[in-house]
Amino acid sequence: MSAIGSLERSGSSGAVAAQVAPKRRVRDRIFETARQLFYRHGLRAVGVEAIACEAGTNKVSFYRSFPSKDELIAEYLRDQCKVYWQWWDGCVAPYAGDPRRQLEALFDGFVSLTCKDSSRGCSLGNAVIELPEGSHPGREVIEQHKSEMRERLRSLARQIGARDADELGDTLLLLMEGGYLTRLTFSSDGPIRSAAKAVRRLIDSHLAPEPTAHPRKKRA
Amino acid sequence: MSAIGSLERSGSSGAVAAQVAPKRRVRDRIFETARQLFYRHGLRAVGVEAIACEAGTNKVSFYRSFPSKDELIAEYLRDQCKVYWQWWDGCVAPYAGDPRRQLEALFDGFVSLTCKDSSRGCSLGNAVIELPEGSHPGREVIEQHKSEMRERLRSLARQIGARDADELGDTLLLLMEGGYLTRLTFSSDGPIRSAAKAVRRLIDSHLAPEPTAHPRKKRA
DNA sequence: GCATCGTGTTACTTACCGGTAACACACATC
DNA sequence: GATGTGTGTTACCGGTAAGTAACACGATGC
Repeated sequence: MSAIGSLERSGSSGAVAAQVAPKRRVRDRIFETARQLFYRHGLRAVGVEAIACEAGTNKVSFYRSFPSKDELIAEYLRDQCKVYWQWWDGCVAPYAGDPRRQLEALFDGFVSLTCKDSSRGCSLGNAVIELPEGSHPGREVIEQHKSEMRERLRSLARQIGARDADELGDTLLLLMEGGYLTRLTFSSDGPIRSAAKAVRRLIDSHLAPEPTAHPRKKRA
Repeated sequence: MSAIGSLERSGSSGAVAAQVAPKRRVRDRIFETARQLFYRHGLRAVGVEAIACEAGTNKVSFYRSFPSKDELIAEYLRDQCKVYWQWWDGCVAPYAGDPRRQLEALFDGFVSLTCKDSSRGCSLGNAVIELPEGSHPGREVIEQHKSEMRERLRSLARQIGARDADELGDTLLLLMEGGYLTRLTFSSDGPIRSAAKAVRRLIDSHLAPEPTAHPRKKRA
């Protein structure tokens, strides 16, 4: 591994990015490169030398910008959170006041985003598998993020007036996480395609008049 | 799956396992140790030296039993499949002929197993995140396994008489994978607790007389 | 008695990894 | 022109990884 698709890749010396914008700093190039490589190949599979090299610089400059690889990872994860909530808010904003539409829009967006060829699931979710149990500075970022996802989904379920809002919210979280994970195994025609319909079913079920009562139709 | 809860664990040197059975071979000890370490810490985080040492032997004996670490990983994954289907069949067997009860039992078993302290989710699902894209011999094991999970769930959904069996099966797969993945972030009171109820809801929804029609109750 | 098999031991190679030291150079600003 | 800042370069450290060579030893079986 670490072959790595080579993005623009310059020869060796810097003096490449100067084109138009205010001369992208090394730090920014490194971070941007790290984001791509981490997402595509995983945290442990990508070394700092590979990142620096791919960013058109070297390891020394890397360590002038970041105290350690672990800290870069933590910062990467924090950045991913930010991006994630921007996406979330963008899905939800057009339907303010209609939590059901918000949930549906969220999952529609989720499906179409996660089915894209470039998707490799959820960076935060993937990271938790690669990070050693306790210590790593990235762990708490992940845990905090997933807790917030859970809380937001539960909150939307509450706003909808679901009979058991926490259960509905948690079920939706399961659906979402399952979608992310299966994206790595199945190609774009994976089970995630069913997520959008499932959400609607689940909401209906939680809104229906009686509590999932007797329609137990004993299979013919 | 794979109990993993640290079995006997000996001091350091071999000469331990001889107790009663026909003198457990080095290969078996290595494999057993690898199973535990891989599951607990991940594939990349565990080196062959660590495995050999923990098994009370050394790297040389390791390479006399296994051609390479990658091959060991592939074999580990194959073994995990076997264990998994044994567990699955054990859940389902008591309710032969009643696919709905089978699905419910499966998910009840899934929840209680995955909530155990020793659980670190699905070894196959975790592995897919750690394995480089194409080449690794373990990849096809994982893909084949996940495809079979999907197929079995769809089949059960079909037997139930679900209106859209493929959709139901896929949704259940999402739920399951989501449960495995969230297990790594949340402790035992995570969203997976909702999986058992969600299954029943989804089945009801797929069995209900009309297609999720009008009960659209616009949140009062 | 001899060969083979399974295993242990020590030592090694090659490669990579995260991280650092020391030095050089170009440019921008005062 | 001096100074400082940002950057590149070369070389290195200590650690660990996967994988191998050569040798030793005890048990088993012919």
